Amino acid sequence: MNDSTIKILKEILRKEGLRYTKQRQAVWDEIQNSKEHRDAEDIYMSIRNNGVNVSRATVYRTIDVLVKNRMVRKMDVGDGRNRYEPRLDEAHHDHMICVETGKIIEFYNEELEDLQEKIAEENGYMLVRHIHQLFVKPLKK
Amino acid sequence: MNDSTIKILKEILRKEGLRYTKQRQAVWDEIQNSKEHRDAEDIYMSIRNNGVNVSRATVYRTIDVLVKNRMVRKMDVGDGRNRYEPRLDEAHHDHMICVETGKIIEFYNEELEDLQEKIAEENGYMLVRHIHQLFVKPLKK
DNA sequence: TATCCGAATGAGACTCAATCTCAAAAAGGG
DNA sequence: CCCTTTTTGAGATTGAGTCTCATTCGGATA
Repeated sequence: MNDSTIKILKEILRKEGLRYTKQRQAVWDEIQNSKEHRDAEDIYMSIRNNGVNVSRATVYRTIDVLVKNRMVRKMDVGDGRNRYEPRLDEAHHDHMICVETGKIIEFYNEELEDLQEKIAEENGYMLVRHIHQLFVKPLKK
Repeated sequence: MNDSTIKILKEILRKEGLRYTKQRQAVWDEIQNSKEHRDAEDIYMSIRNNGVNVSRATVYRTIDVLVKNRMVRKMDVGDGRNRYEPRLDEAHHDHMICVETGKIIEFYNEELEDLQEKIAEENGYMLVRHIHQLFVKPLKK
């Protein structure tokens, strides 16, 4: 869709020794064009509805490449289906999930980030990545 | 196994309107007697190896009751199999998972706990529970 | 402690996200 | 355009977890 992100995708595929295909482009476009937290089936169906022929296998395979190269974030919301969101140029954030409405709210807190690194170091480790989800419900007024 | 935990289990079953059975006792014993983070298949096999006849369905059903009543904690380590650990008398803690060895280290940090509640509140929510896992690797010496 | 009825169990069928298979199609360097 | 290698896709497979339902069992009652 957007020239600069096409270049980024091609660059990553080249780095990985993979070929540039319309299916891979379509998967990246689909994830990149919606800022939502979508599951694989949803991404798969949208691509097909846009007239691009693709299989579930290819969607999953491509997502793996994108996740590995930090273009997409994979998140486990605990219902058995992983969700994906684009992370291009995006600052890191964690998620808050409302147990009543299912709404996903993004948040970022510097203090929290620092604290996690500190905790890992205190235990003799280096932080690689983290999963942090807050399950919440609306405050009663 | 241990008289006081048998009483606790009976109490919970009564509260839930459920009957006390040797299978339910066996599942609770199995989880409670090992402080490790085990998956359902592992728990199921151990019970059978101890000579108690039980089905997978019963193991899963019983774990659900125990989780609901906070006797067991269910944790998603991201590999598709949930892990379970006893939480009797135990203070809350989170987990650090070494990406090189797979080792699971427990940690607890008061500041972190407070911060999470604060973040939820700032967004108009109340914290119900959270998932927090740090994926780490050993610090180079 | 024998009876009885609703709850619990177990074997295996089923679900569903995700992965695998492999023949056919496409990429892309020469 | 050719040729080799990679990629794709349709459908089969996997595997954790759930569901079904006939049979068994718990436990309240008398």
